[in-house]
Amino acid sequence: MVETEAYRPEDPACHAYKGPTMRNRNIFAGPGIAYVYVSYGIHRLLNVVCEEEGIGSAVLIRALRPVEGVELMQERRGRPKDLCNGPGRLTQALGVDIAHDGRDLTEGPLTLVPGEEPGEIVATTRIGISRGVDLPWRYLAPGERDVSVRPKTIEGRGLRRERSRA
DNA sequence: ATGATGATTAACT
DNA sequence: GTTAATCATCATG
Repeated sequence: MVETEAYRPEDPACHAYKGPTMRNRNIFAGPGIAYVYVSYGIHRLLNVVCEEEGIGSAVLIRALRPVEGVELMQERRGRPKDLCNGPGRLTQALGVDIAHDGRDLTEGPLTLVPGEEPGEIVATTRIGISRGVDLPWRYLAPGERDVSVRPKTIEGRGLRRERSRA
């Protein structure tokens, strides 16, 4: 997992901000539960609920580094690259859809497990929202290739650009 | 490389 | 009727 965003109850960009509705009910469902919703009519976005039941707060999974099952991801995505570098892309690659909304992510076919020890993590403002724009609640691993949108500059050093072609 | 455009669902006003 | 936690595609420099 190389990029996430946090959404908190008092945060105007959070779907839970105005209280529970039919669409967002599972963001209140308690820690470890998935909140999945349709964005722009096309994409499904996967969140992990973090606070206790009744509190609407979650982490949006924005990008992953594919480790296993790359062939299947390519098949689902219909292209060889850009498999998990974006919140809509990764759900397509993983086969996540609305049926996963409200599911328990601590067990079953879609389970969160500990991965590598995290390296450097950088916080920036969040992407694609119109409110709560200044909150620095997007977290990414700046060295990772599979991040969706790379910040122009990184704290303390200039942009380090990786060569893409041979 | 960057910028514009439109797709398409569901919930909300 | 409007909006939306996005992305693929097409245009242009």
